Amino acid sequence: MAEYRFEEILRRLKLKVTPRRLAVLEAMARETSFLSAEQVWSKVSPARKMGLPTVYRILDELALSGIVTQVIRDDRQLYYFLCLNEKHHHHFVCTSCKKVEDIDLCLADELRAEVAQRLKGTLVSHIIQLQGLCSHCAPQEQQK
Amino acid sequence: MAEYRFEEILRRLKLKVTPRRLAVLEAMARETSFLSAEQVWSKVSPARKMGLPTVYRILDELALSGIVTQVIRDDRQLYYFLCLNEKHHHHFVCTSCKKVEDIDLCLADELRAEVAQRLKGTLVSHIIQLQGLCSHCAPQEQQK
DNA sequence: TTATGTGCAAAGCGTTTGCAGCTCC
DNA sequence: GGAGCTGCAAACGCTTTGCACATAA
Repeated sequence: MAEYRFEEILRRLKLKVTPRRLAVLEAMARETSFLSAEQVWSKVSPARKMGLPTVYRILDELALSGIVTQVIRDDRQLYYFLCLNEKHHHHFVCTSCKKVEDIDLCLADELRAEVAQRLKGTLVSHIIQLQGLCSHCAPQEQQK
Repeated sequence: MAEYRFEEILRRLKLKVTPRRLAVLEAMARETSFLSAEQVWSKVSPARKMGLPTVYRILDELALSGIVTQVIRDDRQLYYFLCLNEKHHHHFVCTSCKKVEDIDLCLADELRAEVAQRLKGTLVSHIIQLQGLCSHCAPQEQQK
Protein backbone atom coordinates (compact mmCIF):
# COMPACT_ATOMS: atom_id res chain seq x y z
CA MET A 1 0.00 0.00 0.00
CA ALA A 2 2.50 2.58 -1.20
CA GLU A 3 1.97 6.20 -0.37
CA TYR A 4 1.49 7.31 -3.97
CA ARG A 5 -1.63 5.16 -4.03
CA PHE A 6 -3.17 7.39 -1.41
CA GLU A 7 -2.28 10.51 -3.33
CA GLU A 8 -3.96 9.03 -6.35
CA ILE A 9 -7.01 8.18 -4.34
CA LEU A 10 -7.32 11.69 -2.97
CA ARG A 11 -6.94 13.21 -6.41
CA ARG A 12 -9.56 10.89 -7.78
CA LEU A 13 -11.90 12.05 -5.03
CA LYS A 14 -11.10 15.66 -5.90
CA LEU A 15 -9.63 16.30 -2.50
CA LYS A 16 -6.41 18.21 -2.05
CA VAL A 17 -3.44 16.08 -1.10
CA THR A 18 -2.53 17.18 2.39
CA PRO A 19 -0.31 15.60 5.06
CA ARG A 20 -3.33 15.09 7.36
CA ARG A 21 -5.33 13.22 4.78
CA LEU A 22 -2.39 11.04 3.89
CA ALA A 23 -1.77 10.36 7.56
CA VAL A 24 -5.36 9.23 8.11
CA LEU A 25 -5.27 6.96 5.06
CA GLU A 26 -1.94 5.48 6.11
CA ALA A 27 -3.16 4.85 9.62
CA MET A 28 -6.37 3.23 8.47
CA ALA A 29 -4.64 1.07 5.88
CA ARG A 30 -2.67 -0.56 8.70
CA GLU A 31 -5.84 -1.60 10.52
CA THR A 32 -7.89 -4.76 10.16
CA SER A 33 -10.87 -3.61 12.20
CA PHE A 34 -13.31 -0.77 12.62
CA LEU A 35 -11.94 2.16 14.61
CA SER A 36 -13.61 5.12 16.26
CA ALA A 37 -12.53 8.60 15.24
CA GLU A 38 -10.59 8.92 18.45
CA GLN A 39 -8.85 5.61 17.83
CA VAL A 40 -7.89 6.71 14.32
CA TRP A 41 -6.56 9.91 15.84
CA SER A 42 -4.37 7.99 18.26
CA LYS A 43 -3.04 5.78 15.45
CA VAL A 44 -1.93 8.71 13.34
CA SER A 45 1.75 9.25 13.79
CA PRO A 46 2.06 11.72 16.69
CA ALA A 47 4.58 13.68 14.64
CA ARG A 48 1.71 14.84 12.47
CA LYS A 49 -0.03 17.05 14.91
CA MET A 50 -3.68 17.19 14.09
CA GLY A 51 -6.90 17.99 15.88
CA LEU A 52 -9.70 15.54 16.47
CA PRO A 53 -12.19 17.64 14.47
CA THR A 54 -9.91 17.31 11.48
CA VAL A 55 -9.98 13.54 11.84
CA TYR A 56 -13.77 13.66 11.87
CA ARG A 57 -13.82 15.87 8.81
CA ILE A 58 -11.48 13.65 6.85
CA LEU A 59 -13.30 10.47 7.85
CA ASP A 60 -16.59 12.04 6.81
CA GLU A 61 -15.20 12.93 3.40
CA LEU A 62 -13.85 9.44 2.88
CA ALA A 63 -17.10 7.86 4.02
CA LEU A 64 -19.05 10.10 1.71
CA SER A 65 -16.88 9.10 -1.21
CA GLY A 66 -17.35 5.45 -0.37
CA ILE A 67 -13.85 4.20 0.39
CA VAL A 68 -14.52 4.23 4.11
CA THR A 69 -17.37 2.25 5.63
CA GLN A 70 -19.07 3.84 8.58
CA VAL A 71 -21.10 1.97 11.17
CA ILE A 72 -22.81 3.01 14.37
CA ARG A 73 -22.46 0.56 17.20
CA ASP A 74 -24.52 0.06 20.32
CA ASP A 75 -22.37 2.52 22.23
CA ARG A 76 -23.68 5.15 19.79
CA GLN A 77 -20.20 5.86 18.51
CA LEU A 78 -19.26 5.94 14.86
CA TYR A 79 -16.67 3.44 13.68
CA TYR A 80 -14.72 3.60 10.44
CA PHE A 81 -13.03 1.04 8.23
CA LEU A 82 -11.03 1.66 5.07
CA CYS A 83 -12.24 -0.73 2.39
CA LEU A 84 -10.86 -0.49 -1.13
CA ASN A 85 -12.90 -3.43 -2.41
CA GLU A 86 -15.09 -1.74 -5.00
CA LYS A 87 -17.45 -4.61 -5.61
CA HIS A 88 -20.67 -4.78 -3.60
CA HIS A 89 -20.11 -6.91 -0.52
CA HIS A 90 -20.80 -7.23 3.18
CA HIS A 91 -18.64 -7.51 6.25
CA PHE A 92 -18.02 -10.23 8.77
CA VAL A 93 -16.63 -8.99 12.07
CA CYS A 94 -14.92 -11.31 14.54
CA THR A 95 -16.32 -10.61 17.99
CA SER A 96 -13.08 -11.75 19.55
CA CYS A 97 -10.26 -10.06 17.61
CA LYS A 98 -12.52 -7.56 15.81
CA LYS A 99 -10.99 -8.34 12.44
CA VAL A 100 -13.14 -7.42 9.45
CA GLU A 101 -13.44 -9.74 6.46
CA ASP A 102 -15.33 -9.32 3.23
CA ILE A 103 -18.28 -11.53 2.36
CA ASP A 104 -18.93 -11.58 -1.36
CA LEU A 105 -22.14 -13.54 -1.06
CA CYS A 106 -25.08 -11.19 -1.34
CA LEU A 107 -28.59 -12.48 -0.92
CA ALA A 108 -30.34 -9.35 -2.09
CA ASP A 109 -32.04 -11.21 -4.93
CA GLU A 110 -33.69 -13.69 -2.58
CA LEU A 111 -34.68 -10.88 -0.24
CA ARG A 112 -36.01 -8.82 -3.10
CA ALA A 113 -38.17 -11.73 -4.22
CA GLU A 114 -39.48 -12.23 -0.70
CA VAL A 115 -40.37 -8.56 -0.36
CA ALA A 116 -42.09 -8.60 -3.74
CA GLN A 117 -44.09 -11.78 -3.09
CA ARG A 118 -45.11 -11.41 0.52
CA LEU A 119 -45.30 -7.67 0.94
CA LYS A 120 -45.89 -6.62 -2.66
CA GLY A 121 -43.17 -4.10 -2.05
CA THR A 122 -39.88 -3.12 -3.70
CA LEU A 123 -36.52 -3.66 -2.06
CA VAL A 124 -34.24 -0.70 -2.56
CA SER A 125 -31.37 -1.13 -0.15
CA HIS A 126 -30.16 -3.57 2.45
CA ILE A 127 -27.69 -3.70 5.30
CA ILE A 128 -26.27 -7.03 6.35
CA GLN A 129 -23.94 -7.21 9.32
CA LEU A 130 -22.41 -10.52 10.29
CA GLN A 131 -20.68 -11.33 13.54
CA GLY A 132 -18.94 -14.43 14.76
CA LEU A 133 -15.54 -15.94 15.24
CA CYS A 134 -12.84 -15.87 12.58
CA SER A 135 -10.71 -18.85 11.59
CA HIS A 136 -8.09 -17.86 14.11
CA CYS A 137 -10.37 -17.23 17.08
CA ALA A 138 -12.95 -20.01 16.59
CA PRO A 139 -10.67 -22.90 17.65
CA GLN A 140 -9.51 -21.00 20.73
CA GLU A 141 -13.05 -20.35 21.86
CA GLN A 142 -13.87 -24.04 21.68
CA GLN A 143 -11.20 -24.84 24.22
CA LYS A 144 -12.78 -22.61 26.83
CA MET B 1 -54.71 -4.89 21.78
CA ALA B 2 -56.66 -4.64 25.00
CA GLU B 3 -55.09 -2.98 27.99
CA TYR B 4 -55.00 -6.10 30.12
CA ARG B 5 -52.60 -7.56 27.60
CA PHE B 6 -50.07 -4.90 28.52
CA GLU B 7 -50.48 -5.59 32.21
CA GLU B 8 -49.81 -9.22 31.53
CA ILE B 9 -46.75 -8.35 29.52
CA LEU B 10 -45.35 -6.18 32.27
CA ARG B 11 -45.96 -8.85 34.88
CA ARG B 12 -44.29 -11.44 32.72
CA LEU B 13 -41.26 -9.15 32.46
CA LYS B 14 -41.28 -8.76 36.25
CA LEU B 15 -41.90 -5.04 35.97
CA LYS B 16 -44.38 -3.25 38.19
CA VAL B 17 -47.57 -2.25 36.43
CA THR B 18 -47.52 1.54 36.44
CA PRO B 19 -49.54 4.12 34.50
CA ARG B 20 -46.39 5.34 32.75
CA ARG B 21 -45.41 1.92 31.48
CA LEU B 22 -48.92 1.22 30.30
CA ALA B 23 -49.00 4.59 28.56
CA VAL B 24 -45.79 3.87 26.69
CA LEU B 25 -47.00 0.44 25.61
CA GLU B 26 -50.35 1.83 24.49
CA ALA B 27 -48.71 4.61 22.52
CA MET B 28 -46.27 2.27 20.81
CA ALA B 29 -48.94 -0.30 19.99
CA ARG B 30 -50.69 2.35 17.92
CA GLU B 31 -47.62 2.95 15.78
CA THR B 32 -46.54 1.23 12.59
CA SER B 33 -43.04 2.68 12.43
CA PHE B 34 -39.92 3.24 14.49
CA LEU B 35 -40.13 6.23 16.81
CA SER B 36 -37.49 8.19 18.69
CA ALA B 37 -37.84 8.48 22.44
CA GLU B 38 -38.99 12.03 22.03
CA GLN B 39 -41.60 10.98 19.50
CA VAL B 40 -42.87 8.28 21.83
CA TRP B 41 -43.04 10.91 24.54
CA SER B 42 -45.18 13.17 22.35
CA LYS B 43 -47.52 10.30 21.48
CA VAL B 44 -48.22 9.44 25.09
CA SER B 45 -51.52 10.93 26.13
CA PRO B 46 -50.66 14.37 27.50
CA ALA B 47 -52.91 13.66 30.45
CA ARG B 48 -50.29 11.26 31.72
CA LYS B 49 -47.64 13.71 32.66
CA MET B 50 -44.27 12.06 32.38
CA GLY B 51 -40.70 13.15 31.94
CA LEU B 52 -38.54 12.31 28.97
CA PRO B 53 -36.01 10.42 31.13
CA THR B 54 -38.82 8.13 32.22
CA VAL B 55 -39.63 7.38 28.60
CA TYR B 56 -35.99 6.48 28.03
CA ARG B 57 -35.95 4.25 31.09
CA ILE B 58 -39.09 2.42 30.09
CA LEU B 59 -37.96 1.97 26.49
CA ASP B 60 -34.65 0.62 27.71
CA GLU B 61 -36.37 -1.94 29.90
CA LEU B 62 -38.62 -3.04 27.08
CA ALA B 63 -35.73 -3.25 24.64
CA LEU B 64 -33.73 -5.26 27.15
CA SER B 65 -36.59 -7.68 27.58
CA GLY B 66 -36.89 -8.07 23.84
CA ILE B 67 -40.39 -6.84 23.05
CA VAL B 68 -39.07 -3.56 21.73
CA THR B 69 -36.60 -3.43 18.86
CA GLN B 70 -34.02 -0.68 19.03
CA VAL B 71 -32.11 0.68 16.07
CA ILE B 72 -29.65 3.50 15.66
CA ARG B 73 -30.08 5.55 12.53
CA ASP B 74 -27.68 7.75 10.66
CA ASP B 75 -28.71 10.75 12.71
CA ARG B 76 -27.24 8.86 15.70
CA GLN B 77 -30.61 8.77 17.43
CA LEU B 78 -32.17 5.66 18.88
CA TYR B 79 -35.48 4.54 17.43
CA TYR B 80 -37.88 2.09 19.00
CA PHE B 81 -40.53 -0.24 17.67
CA LEU B 82 -42.85 -2.50 19.65
CA CYS B 83 -42.80 -5.95 18.10
CA LEU B 84 -44.69 -8.79 19.72
CA ASN B 85 -43.74 -11.31 17.04
CA GLU B 86 -41.72 -13.81 19.04
CA LYS B 87 -40.32 -15.77 16.15
CA HIS B 88 -36.95 -14.79 14.73
CA HIS B 89 -37.43 -12.38 11.85
CA HIS B 90 -36.18 -9.22 10.20
CA HIS B 91 -37.73 -5.89 9.33
CA PHE B 92 -38.54 -4.16 6.11
CA VAL B 93 -38.94 -0.41 6.43
CA CYS B 94 -40.69 1.67 3.80
CA THR B 95 -38.55 4.69 3.05
CA SER B 96 -41.61 6.67 2.08
CA CYS B 97 -44.22 6.07 4.78
CA LYS B 98 -41.78 4.51 7.31
CA LYS B 99 -44.06 1.56 7.95
CA VAL B 100 -42.33 -1.50 9.40
CA GLU B 101 -43.20 -4.99 8.16
CA ASP B 102 -41.89 -8.35 9.27
CA ILE B 103 -39.82 -10.52 6.95
CA ASP B 104 -39.90 -14.14 8.01
CA LEU B 105 -37.31 -15.25 5.50
CA CYS B 106 -33.97 -15.60 7.22
CA LEU B 107 -30.90 -16.46 5.23
CA ALA B 108 -28.67 -17.14 8.18
CA ASP B 109 -28.05 -20.72 7.07
CA GLU B 110 -26.68 -19.65 3.72
CA LEU B 111 -24.58 -16.97 5.34
CA ARG B 112 -23.33 -19.40 7.96
CA ALA B 113 -22.25 -21.79 5.23
CA GLU B 114 -20.47 -19.01 3.37
CA VAL B 115 -18.63 -17.90 6.48
CA ALA B 116 -17.63 -21.48 7.22
CA GLN B 117 -16.42 -22.26 3.72
CA ARG B 118 -14.68 -19.08 2.68
CA LEU B 119 -13.48 -17.72 5.97
CA LYS B 120 -13.32 -20.92 8.01
CA GLY B 121 -15.16 -18.96 10.66
CA THR B 122 -18.31 -19.37 12.71
CA LEU B 123 -21.34 -17.15 12.29
CA VAL B 124 -22.84 -16.20 15.63
CA SER B 125 -25.21 -13.33 14.98
CA HIS B 126 -26.50 -11.30 12.09
CA ILE B 127 -28.35 -8.07 11.49
CA ILE B 128 -30.36 -7.64 8.31
CA GLN B 129 -32.06 -4.34 7.62
CA LEU B 130 -34.17 -3.96 4.53
CA GLN B 131 -35.42 -0.73 3.04
CA GLY B 132 -37.63 -0.01 0.09
CA LEU B 133 -41.17 0.87 -0.84
CA CYS B 134 -44.20 -0.87 0.60
CA SER B 135 -47.16 -2.07 -1.43
CA HIS B 136 -48.93 1.21 -0.87
CA CYS B 137 -46.06 3.55 -1.70
CA ALA B 138 -44.41 1.66 -4.58
CA PRO B 139 -47.12 2.42 -7.18
CA GLN B 140 -47.16 6.09 -6.23
CA GLU B 141 -43.42 6.42 -6.66
CA GLN B 142 -43.63 5.00 -10.18
CA GLN B 143 -45.94 7.80 -11.25
CA LYS B 144 -43.40 10.47 -10.38
C1' DT C 1 -43.56 -1.37 54.65
C1' DT C 2 -40.19 -1.50 51.25
C1' DA C 3 -38.39 -2.26 46.90
C1' DT C 4 -39.28 0.18 42.71
C1' DG C 5 -40.49 3.82 39.84
C1' DT C 6 -40.42 8.82 38.53
C1' DG C 7 -39.61 14.11 38.14
C1' DC C 8 -36.43 17.45 37.77
C1' DA C 9 -32.23 19.43 36.89
C1' DA C 10 -27.85 18.72 35.80
C1' DA C 11 -24.05 16.28 33.77
C1' DG C 12 -21.97 13.39 30.01
C1' DC C 13 -19.80 12.93 25.94
C1' DG C 14 -19.19 11.91 21.05
C1' DT C 15 -19.59 14.94 17.34
C1' DT C 16 -20.14 19.33 14.90
C1' DT C 17 -19.44 24.21 13.99
C1' DG C 18 -17.50 29.07 13.67
C1' DC C 19 -13.91 31.49 12.49
C1' DA C 20 -9.18 33.02 12.04
C1' DG C 21 -5.07 31.64 9.97
C1' DC C 22 -2.56 28.51 6.96
C1' DT C 23 -1.54 25.46 2.67
C1' DC C 24 -1.91 23.30 -1.47
C1' DC C 25 -2.28 24.05 -6.47
C1' DG D 1 -4.03 34.44 -5.41
C1' DG D 2 -7.75 31.94 -3.91
C1' DA D 3 -10.24 28.00 -2.90
C1' DG D 4 -9.88 24.70 0.22
C1' DC D 5 -7.80 22.92 4.92
C1' DT D 6 -7.06 22.91 9.77
C1' DG D 7 -6.67 24.25 14.87
C1' DC D 8 -8.90 25.71 18.66
C1' DA D 9 -12.54 26.47 21.55
C1' DA D 10 -17.04 26.47 22.03
C1' DA D 11 -21.60 24.76 21.04
C1' DC D 12 -24.85 20.92 20.21
C1' DG D 13 -28.16 17.61 21.32
C1' DC D 14 -29.46 13.12 22.48
C1' DT D 15 -29.09 10.34 26.39
C1' DT D 16 -27.91 9.27 31.13
C1' DT D 17 -27.52 10.07 36.07
C1' DG D 18 -28.26 11.70 41.01
C1' DC D 19 -31.28 12.28 44.30
C1' DA D 20 -35.51 13.32 46.73
C1' DC D 21 -40.14 12.01 46.62
C1' DA D 22 -44.01 9.07 45.21
C1' DT D 23 -46.16 4.66 44.33
C1' DA D 24 -47.19 -0.37 43.48
C1' DA D 25 -47.37 -4.71 45.81
